[in-house]
Amino acid sequence: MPVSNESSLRDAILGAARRLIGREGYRDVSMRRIARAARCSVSTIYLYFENKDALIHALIYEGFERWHRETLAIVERPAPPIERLEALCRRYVEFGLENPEWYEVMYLFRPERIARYPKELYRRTRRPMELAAALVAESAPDRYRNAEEARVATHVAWALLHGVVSTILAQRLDSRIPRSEYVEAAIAQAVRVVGPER
Amino acid sequence: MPVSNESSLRDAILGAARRLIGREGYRDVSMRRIARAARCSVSTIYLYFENKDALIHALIYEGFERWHRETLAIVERPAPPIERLEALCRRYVEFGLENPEWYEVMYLFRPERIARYPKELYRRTRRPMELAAALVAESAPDRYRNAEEARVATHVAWALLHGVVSTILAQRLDSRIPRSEYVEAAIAQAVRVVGPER
Amino acid sequence: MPVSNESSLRDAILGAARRLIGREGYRDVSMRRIARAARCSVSTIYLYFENKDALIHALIYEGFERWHRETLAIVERPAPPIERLEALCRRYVEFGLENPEWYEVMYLFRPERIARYPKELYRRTRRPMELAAALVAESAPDRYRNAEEARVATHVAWALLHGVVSTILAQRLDSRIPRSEYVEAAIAQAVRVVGPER
Amino acid sequence: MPVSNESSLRDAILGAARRLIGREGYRDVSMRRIARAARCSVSTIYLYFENKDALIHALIYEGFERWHRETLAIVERPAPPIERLEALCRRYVEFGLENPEWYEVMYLFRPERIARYPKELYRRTRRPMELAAALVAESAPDRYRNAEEARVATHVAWALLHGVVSTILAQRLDSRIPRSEYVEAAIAQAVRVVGPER
DNA sequence: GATGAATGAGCGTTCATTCAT
DNA sequence: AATGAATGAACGCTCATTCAT
Repeated sequence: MPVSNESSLRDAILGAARRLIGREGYRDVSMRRIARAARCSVSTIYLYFENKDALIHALIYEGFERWHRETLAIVERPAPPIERLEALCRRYVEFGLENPEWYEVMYLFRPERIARYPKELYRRTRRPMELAAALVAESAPDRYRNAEEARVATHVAWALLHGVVSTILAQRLDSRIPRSEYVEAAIAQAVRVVGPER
Repeated sequence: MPVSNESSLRDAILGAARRLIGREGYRDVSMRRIARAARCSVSTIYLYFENKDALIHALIYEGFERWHRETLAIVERPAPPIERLEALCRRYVEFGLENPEWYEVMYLFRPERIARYPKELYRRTRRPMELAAALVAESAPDRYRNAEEARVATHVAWALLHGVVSTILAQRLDSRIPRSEYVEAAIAQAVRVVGPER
Repeated sequence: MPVSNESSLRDAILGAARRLIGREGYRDVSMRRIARAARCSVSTIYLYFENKDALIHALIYEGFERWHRETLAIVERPAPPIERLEALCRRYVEFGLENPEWYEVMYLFRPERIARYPKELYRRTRRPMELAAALVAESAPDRYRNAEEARVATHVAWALLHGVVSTILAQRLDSRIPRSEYVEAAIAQAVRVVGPER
Repeated sequence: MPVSNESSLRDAILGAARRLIGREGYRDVSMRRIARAARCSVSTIYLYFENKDALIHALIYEGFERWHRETLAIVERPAPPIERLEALCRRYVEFGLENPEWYEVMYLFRPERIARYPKELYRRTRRPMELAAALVAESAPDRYRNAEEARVATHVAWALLHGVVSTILAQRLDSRIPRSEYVEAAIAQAVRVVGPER
């Protein structure tokens, strides 16, 4: 038996859940529909996940693992901080637009409406932002007196990018605005928000 | 029967629905619970609204009417454009944080997931943004060569404010960041995004 | 509309539940089967009973109401206590054998295995025994020094009759023993257990 | 592999099943839980028992074997019949109260509700009662003209003891009655029911 | 001898909606 | 204008059982 297939069904379930939930949201996707999409029976899902909450927790976990790796790859690049900053912003938007399903489970649905996050998972969701804040502090050493200030600025810039991604994903962007123009303008502004004083 | 009461029940239903849905989301609120909160029977709701979708459409409609009126009041103030711009940004965040229920139905839940927006409703949701874009164009006449450019900038600034409001409402703001500091920084940056070049 | 039909569906549900549960036990009877037997939909049952537990509580309540009335009728007869005592014993066995479904829900299934009895219901289940104990005390005034002694004797006699009824209902009576002979012997002994010293 | 271990797993399963079923009833105990308690996999149970019914049949079989041995030990004691009679009654109640799990599967749950008893099993369940009836006949030779009469009396006495044990196990004994007083009174009466005329 | 993976059937319950009154 | 009664469909979840290994 090939090693790569050892948990293929688990992966199929996760994939089906991610696609469906990403497309239609947590509450509108039932275990039955996930099972149908994953081509297994409902009860089989329960072999791999304790319940529906555990399934979505696994999805969130996976999503943040992925984004964490991408963040790390950019932050550790041998390049000037300001360049890495812009690359991170651009990659964030790309990541969201390329993986709407991940983005949905990671950032768009309301965590307090399903069972409380396990603590460890909660910690994981914070890591990419910590990396970003550190990069911000590094890229504009004269601007921030301490970590707190850099953190606030980072979160404001993130709000901008998050607003952009969620607007596009929700198909709420004014149809007269070219998406790429919108995105590029947003990235430029995000960098300006956190970058060194001009 | 007094005229003033003619649609009181309709209003009670709308109010109950807004409060419940704003608090717990569309799918977690049942017609039963809305009826109980509005102190009427479930079937009575169907006298006023064709179905659950029509009910939420009415809520969205109302929300945008309200926000449109607020926008208008600020835009038409006798004050320098740049001041009105900042006031509008600040009011937007306030509106969202003070009326999480409206904000939820207006901007946070995914319209494509319930029955298609009626066209007329769709138009209404666009009006406040048009007013804002006009104000932006007015406040920085040298910066934008045409309406399109102003519109893009306006939408980027709006993305920032929307990102801030939705992050706070979803209780995702890093607990180490003081909310007011975050909000003020965001407003300042939003103004910077659209305002005249410094 | 006839008054007698006002809650006909509720009665049909109770009847179906009693018949099925009496025959097959609480856990083996599902809401679906009750609905099918009552010729209504599953959700209709929930219009009349909050949940499955509430349904069985209603059954138990009804059963004890019935038996209470029968007990009262015998206890209040104008006849010597000893005669009423024997009549009560005989009627108890008859009641159990004629109404196996009532008997099952009243005495045979394990209350601690479903949701806790409501207090008021619990009280009701005790009333017939109290009447019996009073009759015992009256029928053998010389034998019992106080209510406690009469109560113990009453419960022992009741254990005998209950053992007889439950043995027959469970179809565990040795097939070589004629049922009537067994029942009559049991009644005679039950009276002896509580009656005046011979 | 050591002989003594050959069926240790089978025994572990039986033991787990007895404990769980005795405590919570047949329908509330799943194969999963039995397997977990027996520290084996669910499918392993099916190596030793054809299905859940066969498992409970084995339990019943074991229970009656045990009780049969206890009965035999008392019946064969070198003592006057009347003493052995009382000892048997007392031991019956003790056995039930000390082994509620055995008692549950042996006498309290309804055999007709699961697959039909295998004939051989059915025969086994009758043996202890035959021994008791013989002892009754021996202890009161003047009272019974034939085996039939002794059998009826024995069954009536057994009904009393069974009523007592099942009442206590079902936690239905009136809380104002001291258990030991109740039990002793019941034993005395049971002996009186079958014993020699005084 | 022992198990992990898988499943169809069924559970108690809630839902949005309809309709006669 | 308002409602109570009713329902089919779906929900998340557990069950006893099978089977390839």
